[in-house]
This record gives sequence, structure tokens and C-alpha cells, in this order.
Amino acid sequence: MLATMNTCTITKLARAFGLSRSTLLYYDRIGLLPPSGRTAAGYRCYTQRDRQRLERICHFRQAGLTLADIRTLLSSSGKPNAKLLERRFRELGGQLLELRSQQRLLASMLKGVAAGKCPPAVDRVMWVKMLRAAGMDDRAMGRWHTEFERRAPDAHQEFLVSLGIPESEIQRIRKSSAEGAW
Amino acid sequence: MLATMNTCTITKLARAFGLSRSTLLYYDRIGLLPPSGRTAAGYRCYTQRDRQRLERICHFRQAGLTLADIRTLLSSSGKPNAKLLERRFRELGGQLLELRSQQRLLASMLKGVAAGKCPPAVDRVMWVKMLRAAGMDDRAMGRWHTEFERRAPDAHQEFLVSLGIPESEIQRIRKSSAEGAW
DNA sequence: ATTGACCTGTCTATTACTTCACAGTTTAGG
DNA sequence: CCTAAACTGTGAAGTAATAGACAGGTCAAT
Repeated sequence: MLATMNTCTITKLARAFGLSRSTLLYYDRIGLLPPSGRTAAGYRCYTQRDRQRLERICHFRQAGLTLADIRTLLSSSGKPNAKLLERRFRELGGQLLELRSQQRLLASMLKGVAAGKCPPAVDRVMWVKMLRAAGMDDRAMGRWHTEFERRAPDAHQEFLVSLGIPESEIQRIRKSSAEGAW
Repeated sequence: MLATMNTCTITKLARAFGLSRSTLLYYDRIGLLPPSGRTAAGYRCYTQRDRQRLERICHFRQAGLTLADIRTLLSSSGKPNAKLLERRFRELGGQLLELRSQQRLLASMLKGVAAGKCPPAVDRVMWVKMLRAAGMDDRAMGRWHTEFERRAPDAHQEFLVSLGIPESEIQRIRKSSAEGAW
């Protein structure tokens, strides 16, 4: 008899929050989320309070804070400590820029592959498929062209040509991209 | 006498590529970038070829490939292996989405802080400052509003109100955001 | 009671580094 | 020539956030 109606075991808690058992074990080990009790058999017993704490933890994790930061936030509870948030926000901005540059870089690499010796049939259709697979919708794809046009117009032109897109459509795309009118 | 004009020491190489000495030591240890030679004293001697290899490594790292993948790419040189790139591209798309959601979340948290008890004077000016500090330019800020409006119109409204922006301007901003006309 | 599925705890491995400690080497200045 | 700073090497240990292996515990159905 474990669940006294209000407690739950580690795997159940993990599933409820979309985490892995290992993660909760880890959180226990570092003292971030020790279960309120144990059963006779030594099983961890998580209470409602534990669940609430975990919810806050997940919330902060979602926002990308480190466990150390979260510990600080939870212990010095009350004070929102906007400094931490602001710092993280700044970091996020950098990360976004970095990711976008990665994407551009990868794009050019794939372009190189497509244009180079080993042409794995990366034509327009294939590209659109890949971009969709990467989670892009039409709007995002428009933004992608806009970014490409803004940062590297020449490469953008080259890229479109490499996809075998007719000149007339290239003009249209680049014009739209330049205006950001998506 | 170390530098025979074409070789350089570990720290110099590290500085040239914006890496730490430890990183290069690590790359040597795992056999990813062993220096071409050593001085009599045993100091690592990096040649031009080593630098080129490191440049490729950095290039791939920039794109987010793991060192294992990079090793594969560099050893099976020639074959572009578009599979790896494509896979990474997919991952990137996911990461970008994730980051954007983080940003939104953080935004709402900061909003809460601003609206809540501990008001660290997060008004409009402060926000713009923060967003700029996060690397946003006007265009990016427009996109940010657009995203906000698209995904959470109510929260967007609330947010703008919380910044003390007059109703008339809020209308204007939200209308523009909805159209994505930035 | 027993089987089999699923659960538990602990311990170890992973990635890409970083930090540390300690001893030898090079270099610039006096 | 000497000394102090700055560099070098090795090796060990630490980091985040899990993932996986493993032996054993628990539970529902038979």
C-alpha cells in the first residue's frame, strides 16, 4: 500500500510532468526536490506540495534557468529577483541569433552539397519538405527568406538559382523578402 | 625557439579561434585535433594544416554537430553525407521553436514581475532596452509583437496595458502585429 | 502460489568541456 | 646571468542533465 490518496511514486510523478525517472532521481540527489517521505519499502513518496514545487521547477526550467538559479529562486522565495530573469532573457536573445546563424550556415552547407559533386536531388521540392520537417510553416518560411535576403542577398540569389527556380520567380521572391511583406 | 614561422603554440591557436586552451587540450586528447608536432620541450606545435582542420571543426561545431559527427565527417572526407546535415537541420528547427517559446514564457514572467508586488520599474522604456540588449533590432521587435499577437492575443493586450501604453497605440500595435506588416 | 510485467533503488556512463594542481619551460626586463 | 611572469605539459576531478544497466521488489491475474 503506497498511495495514501495524496502521494505518488516517482515514475508516476515523472510521467505526469513529462520528465524521466532519472531526472527526478537527480533532483532528489542534488536536494532540489526531495520527496516528503518514503514508504516502508524505501520508495519515494511525493506529496501535493512536492508536485507544486516540481511545477514551479518545470516552469523555470522551461524558461531555461539553470537548476542552480532555480534553487536560489525557490529558496529565497517571494522575491521575484528580476535580475535573473533579465539575464536569462539577454542570453536567450543571443541564443536565438546563434541558432538563426546556424540555420543559415547549414543552409549554405546543404546548398554546397546540392551544388557540389554529390547531388542528392536537393531541389526546390526537397527543400520545402526539409523546411517543413524542421517545423516551418508558410509564415516562418517567409521570415526565413526575409532573413536570408537581409543578411546575404547575393547568397540568397545564388541559392534560389541553385534550386532551379526561374528568374522571374526569383525576382518576385527577393522583392517580397526585401520588403518583409509576409 | 618555437615558432618556425608556420607553427604556433596551443594558447595562441586557442586565442585565434576564440577557444580555450582546455578545449584544444581536449581535442588533442580525444584525437580530434592532434598537433602535427612537438618542440624539443614537448610543446604542441600546430601547423597551417592543423589550423585548417580546426577551422573546419569550428565550422561544424557552429552548425551544432557533435564532435563524434565531426570526426566522422572529417575522416570520411569527401563524401558530404547530407544525411547528417539534414538531421541537424531538423533538430535546429525544433530548437528555434523551443527558444521562441522560452522567450514568450520569460516575457510573461517578467510581465508578472512588473505587474506584481515587486515592480522594478519595468515600463515601456525598460522593456525596449531589454529587448535591444537581447539583440533585437526594430524588425526583430516587430516580429516579436507579431508572434505574441498570433499566439496569445489576450496576453499581448494585457502585456501592452501593463506597460502603460495608451489604448490608441495598443490598437495600432495589435493591428500591425496581426497583419504581420513589419 | 506463481508467473510475468512492471516497478524500485543504486550505480555508472555520457558530452564537451572546465578547473585545478603541480612541475617544467620560455621569455622579457634589469 | 638572474628572476619573475607567463607560458607549457600531464593528470585528475568536476559539471549538467539525463540515459542505461542491474538486481531486486510489487502487483494483477492465474
